[in-house]
Amino acid sequence: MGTVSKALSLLSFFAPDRTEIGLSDLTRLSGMNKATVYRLMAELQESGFVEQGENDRAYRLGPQVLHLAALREASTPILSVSRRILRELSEETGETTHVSLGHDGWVQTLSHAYSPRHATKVTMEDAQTVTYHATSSGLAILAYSDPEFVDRILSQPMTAHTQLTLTSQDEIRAKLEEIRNQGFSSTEGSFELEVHSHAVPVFGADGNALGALAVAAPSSRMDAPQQAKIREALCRAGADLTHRIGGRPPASYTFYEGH
Amino acid sequence: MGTVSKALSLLSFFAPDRTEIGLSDLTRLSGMNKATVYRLMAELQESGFVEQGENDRAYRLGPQVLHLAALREASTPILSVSRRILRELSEETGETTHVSLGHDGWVQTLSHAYSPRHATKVTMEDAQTVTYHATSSGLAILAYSDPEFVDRILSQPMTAHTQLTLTSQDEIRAKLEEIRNQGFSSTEGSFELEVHSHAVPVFGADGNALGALAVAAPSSRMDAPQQAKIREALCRAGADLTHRIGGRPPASYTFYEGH
DNA sequence: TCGATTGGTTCATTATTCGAACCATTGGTT
DNA sequence: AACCAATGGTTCGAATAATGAACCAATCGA
Repeated sequence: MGTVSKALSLLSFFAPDRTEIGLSDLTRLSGMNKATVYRLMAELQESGFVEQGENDRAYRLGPQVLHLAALREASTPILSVSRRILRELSEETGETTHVSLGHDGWVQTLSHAYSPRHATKVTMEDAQTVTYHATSSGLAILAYSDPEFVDRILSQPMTAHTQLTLTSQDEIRAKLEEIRNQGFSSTEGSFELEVHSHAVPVFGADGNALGALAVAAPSSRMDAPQQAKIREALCRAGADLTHRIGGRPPASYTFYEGH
Repeated sequence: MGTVSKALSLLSFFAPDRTEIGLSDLTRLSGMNKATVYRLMAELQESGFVEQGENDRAYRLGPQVLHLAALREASTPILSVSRRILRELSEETGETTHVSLGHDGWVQTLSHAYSPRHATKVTMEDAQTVTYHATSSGLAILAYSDPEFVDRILSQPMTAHTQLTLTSQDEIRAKLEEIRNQGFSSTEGSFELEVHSHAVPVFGADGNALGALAVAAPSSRMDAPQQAKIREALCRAGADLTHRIGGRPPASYTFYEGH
């Protein structure tokens, strides 16, 4: 494994519930020698990717990650554009809405909005990482990704989050075909029991899905009229989001409305 | 120079007006051998920091930078918290407001808000990089930073952006002392002629300034009552922002109001 | 058709990284 | 107060990874 990859892999140990990590903890988590970890972190620190407190010498993510994120937003402003779209979609449907980003091997919840309409709602946190196969968003992304990428994702072991999670390749591929036919994904109890989610892909400039826009609700509220409403609202919002971040759907995707 | 630092330095060539860079351009910009650039970018790509289009093989920043930024926000939510504070401060003062982040060697405009009150306004873009010595925000950060950090910043060559830019160490150190005495910085025409800016530091958990909150306006509108209003509003907003991102000012900083 | 430029590749040589062993400090326990 | 475990940090001979000159195929403009 290259030196750069080793260094960057150290950054992947940071998590929403682990925003500070000491040298010895990183050594344990990574399995690398402590001197190696120290040197790699020193270079990351010099480059602004991590920083240390003065007294508490634990490592934290540094300002450079915000700078690069802002630069990424300059070209694909998914974070800033999705904020309002999530809020409006949440108000319109009365449910939790969120935008996810596809990574190599996992899906990231990027941003979300809650509706105050119901006290019971699906909650989530940004920067959370979830699997492709078990989530509505992940499946929506896969359905409109490169076949090689899909192969790579589906060749990894697929864990069952609930007893309703699809884990066999055949089942998942059939599900992807269903999504391609109807333009959105719908899962119930796949990632979490009693939660019904719908998602549509969000496309980049190259016509591949780079993320997904989703509505998640307790299954008990999801009657047929409400589902139809969510699907229609999602297709409109997905078109809007893709369009405004400078993306465009592939010719085969004809489900967006209003664009 | 370590291999990790070399790889990460390639990322610093991305800019708001250069969100895509080809292999040969990166080779020219960096001065490294093309094979080296290729391999380093391949590792950055494997780690999700950059990606390439399918047809257009130019490199762009990848999804991992958004993920890390979201993780950084989990511990120091300066981006999300500042959004509303910027908007309210902008409405209250009628001028452009912005939050900046201090990096090693430069200052980044992180987020901004415009007021619709006047047609003539100071404009800016996120992810823009500016200097410490020539900006109100930069000077506000320096005034509340480690002496060693200040020494390092002031030992670099200091360019004059306008004929009003302070460039001598003595002048700048005197300015920093003035800021420490009054709790905010005020510059006129230093970075751009006809622009008057005020800024207060934003502190991290360790009592050092990690950023600044600023109001920028055309000098022609800055009469004494308006300046007093801006200063008072900035101190209040700066206290609010520092407090809500989990920071705390050093004992010597007594200018925040409301906290 | 040709030349310039692009993105990408190879392998002998060179430079960097590695990690076992070590150190100083800190904090908890007895 | 003494001891031990754990922390962050350091060293240098050995091992490994990175380097870059030279090359290739494709593309595009003249």
